[in-house]
Amino acid sequence: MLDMRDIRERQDEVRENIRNRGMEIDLDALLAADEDARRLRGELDEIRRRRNEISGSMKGPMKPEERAPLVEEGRQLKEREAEVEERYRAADELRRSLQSQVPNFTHPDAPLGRDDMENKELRVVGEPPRFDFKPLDHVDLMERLDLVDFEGGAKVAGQKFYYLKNEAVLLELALMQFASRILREEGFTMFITPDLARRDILDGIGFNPRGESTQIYNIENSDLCLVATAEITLGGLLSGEIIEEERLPLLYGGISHCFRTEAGSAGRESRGLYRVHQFSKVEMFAFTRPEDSAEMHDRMVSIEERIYTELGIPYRVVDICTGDLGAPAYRKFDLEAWMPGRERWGEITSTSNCTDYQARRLDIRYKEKGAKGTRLVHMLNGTAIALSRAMIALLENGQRADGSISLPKCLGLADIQPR
RNA sequence: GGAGAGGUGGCCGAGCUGGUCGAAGGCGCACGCCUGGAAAGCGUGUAGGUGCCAAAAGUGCCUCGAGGGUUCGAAUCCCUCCCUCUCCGCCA
Repeated sequence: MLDMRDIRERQDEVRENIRNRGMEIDLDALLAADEDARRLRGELDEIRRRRNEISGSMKGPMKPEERAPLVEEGRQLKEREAEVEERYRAADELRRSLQSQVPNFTHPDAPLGRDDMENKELRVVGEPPRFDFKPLDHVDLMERLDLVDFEGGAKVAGQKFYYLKNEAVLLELALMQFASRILREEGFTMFITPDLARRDILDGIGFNPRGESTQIYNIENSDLCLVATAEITLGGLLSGEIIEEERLPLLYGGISHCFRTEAGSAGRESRGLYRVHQFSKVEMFAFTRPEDSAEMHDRMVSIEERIYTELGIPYRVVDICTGDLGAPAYRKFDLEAWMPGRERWGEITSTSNCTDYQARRLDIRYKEKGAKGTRLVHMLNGTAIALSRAMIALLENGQRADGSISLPKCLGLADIQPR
């Protein structure tokens, strides 16, 4: 969420930003609600001030005839307060719901564009392999090698669920282990996080747990949701806290399952593991001082590049354009791996600098040594490894004519042999 | 799941027979004195949010887990919920 004062004072900028992101938000309604809320808040404060004044003046013993009118006035004020407060709350709630729709500001260097077609390729690393045979896609590979059971997944849990089998299980575990080891080397504190989280944490991170286009599974009869990423549980971990400046930056790595309803994306990229309802992921998260977040963002990209370089997967780095940025992201870089089965690049990581957008709602601040007050931290998240997508890239790039699949040495696994 | 105890400022911890409490004391932190320098010691200061004000000063409002209630007045009394701890039960 943006600061309401910024929205008021940088209106033109906010409007332009909303336009650049291809969003439609009724900013005038927000500003009107803000006016109302502020005016009513002033009234409310004045009523309360008088109430406090009255009760303060009645602390000592008093003659009954002096006391009675004060008690009476206090009583009346209480009623007026309740009435004004109700109106204030309504205005405040409206303001808040509109305010939370306003996207973060955007980094000036982020490319202008409507959708993912206009993302900007920054560099390509590694070479897509040349096969002297027709490469298979991961679905054919995995079924041939008995590494996956999509039909079983569909029977038990529905479309877009799957069972990993045999070497794929070891591969998933090895990849998690590998990514975790690298994150430890890079100074991250590692977590295996809850796979569920409270709705208000999801809200704070910027996920919309409700509504028709939600990506989020809700748990009935509770205020819990299945997490869509450990970004939610890692970012939420420090909600409401004030951090000592010298502890920053805080680097957290988290392993979780990720659950996504994928509402509205039926049919698109639907084959195999590319878009599924559940997958495992190792996630990076950072809390930094505002002046350090840009550098941290670059560092997180470089960690991702290290991971995919060591895995020997050809990839490119993409600078996400304004229209393709999520609302909380100030800037976002994706890594896209070469996927021979699709004969194109496919997103395998995504790392966002969300500046103070999430911190404001989650109320995560830090205290500067010797300075008065607190400041909001900057929060960044990035994929270390999303297991389903990484598996696609590994299997498709590693396939050989004899039907075997070569795996990178760093995983410590034997190549997968044909049945 | 059952019984009990508890959730207070950056941290620890008093207050909880309603008003003098945004809150003792300590730690930490900042500044100063002391010192050749440091430690110790001494002194002073130190919660957050938000509004008014150009800003500072000042001042209003809110916040003692969350929400509601009683009252002129609630950290303190009542109710609901959440969380933590101890014991018991159950279980991997």
